[in-house]
Amino acid sequence: MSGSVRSLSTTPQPAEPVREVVLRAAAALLATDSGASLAEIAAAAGVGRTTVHRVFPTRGDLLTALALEAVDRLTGALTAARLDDGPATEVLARVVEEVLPLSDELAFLDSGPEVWDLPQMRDAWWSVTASLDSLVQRGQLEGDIRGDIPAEVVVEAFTGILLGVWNGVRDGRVAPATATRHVVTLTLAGITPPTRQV
Amino acid sequence: MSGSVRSLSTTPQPAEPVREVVLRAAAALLATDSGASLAEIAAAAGVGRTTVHRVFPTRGDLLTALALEAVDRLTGALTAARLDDGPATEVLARVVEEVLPLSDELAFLDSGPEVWDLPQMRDAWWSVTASLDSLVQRGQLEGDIRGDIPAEVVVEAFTGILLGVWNGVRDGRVAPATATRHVVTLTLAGITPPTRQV
DNA sequence: GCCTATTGGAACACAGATGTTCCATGCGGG
DNA sequence: CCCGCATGGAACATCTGTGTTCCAATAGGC
Repeated sequence: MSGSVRSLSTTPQPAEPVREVVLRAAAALLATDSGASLAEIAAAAGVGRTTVHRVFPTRGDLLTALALEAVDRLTGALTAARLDDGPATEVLARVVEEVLPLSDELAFLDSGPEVWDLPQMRDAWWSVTASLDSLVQRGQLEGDIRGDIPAEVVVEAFTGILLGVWNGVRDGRVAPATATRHVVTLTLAGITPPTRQV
Repeated sequence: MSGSVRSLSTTPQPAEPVREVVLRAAAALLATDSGASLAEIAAAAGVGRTTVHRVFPTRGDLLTALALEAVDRLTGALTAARLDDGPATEVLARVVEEVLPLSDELAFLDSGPEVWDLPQMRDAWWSVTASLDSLVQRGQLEGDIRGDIPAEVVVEAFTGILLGVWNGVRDGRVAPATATRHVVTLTLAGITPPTRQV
């Protein structure tokens, strides 16, 4: 499928289709089975195993690309949620809306241990965590979030609810349509200062 | 190390030490790397790979034993929490206290996909989920737990908080001593009916 | 002190996944 | 219509993990 404009176009390339197809298939498969073989991934992507090797020479290359993409989307979601814009509780609600749709990619992050050997991954993840931490801390200073629980704990609980409810969606125990609303409700109810409870 | 009393004792055996050592090492290793090899597990357990094969003929046998043990402990924890005894919110607090110490085993359950092929595992896990579901439902009927969120969602959020905070403990971001209290606080605050908030 | 049995190590066959090379095919543009 | 090129399949070497067998060492019971 095409590929001859390359020499004429100086743009960063309109994204090669094959690469994307493989990445999507790999994300879906690895989310449920972190040990999926390249043959399975290739089959799921509808391409030959040889082609996969052409795009990603080694398995590690694919995993790296996938991990970086996942972290990149996550970072993008946080940016889209405008962390510094408005009360922290409202921001958290936006974060849920932005992050929940990414759950396929994030599930992969959870299942792959070798991925975290990359220094860039450690850094990127630390950055994400730090962003959320300081968001919560801001909320605590401004009185929107209860201050009697460490910000890190609040963040962990928040992400835990996110992952937990998404698990429920995936297993069919939770309706997808209402997932976002419930996560927001439960989170906000849990972290609102006791004196402020409605 | 010993093993000759067998013919004299008719008791179900005082637990063979080797089996336990291997199980513990496997649980610890597989919790962080679900693809750990038998050689690594044997080394971590301080025994030879041959010995591991003597106790668990195949890798699957080890995984099965580990999974069944994990589910068994989990079931035991729920029993110890006395699900039918007292208000649902108080029960949930007890559940946290009983379950949090088991996190090493539960983490393994999360990381191994092949484990869930066993019908006994599906059944056991369904039983656990159902127990928690009906506990929450009881709490909703009795007015201790908000009824505007499906019980399954509440359960998922609850387990999510549990796993999330435990992740924080494992990574050193959360102090172990306070983890239980924070999980209980956050959970209860999140699920208390809005009209009843203190 | 001897005997027994359990252990750990070495060596082996086997299976599956990975990475590589080569070639036929088919689709595109010129 | 022909050419170029990306693709997919086949075949191959290799590596790692698994499961098995055999044997030497050793610790415990008698």
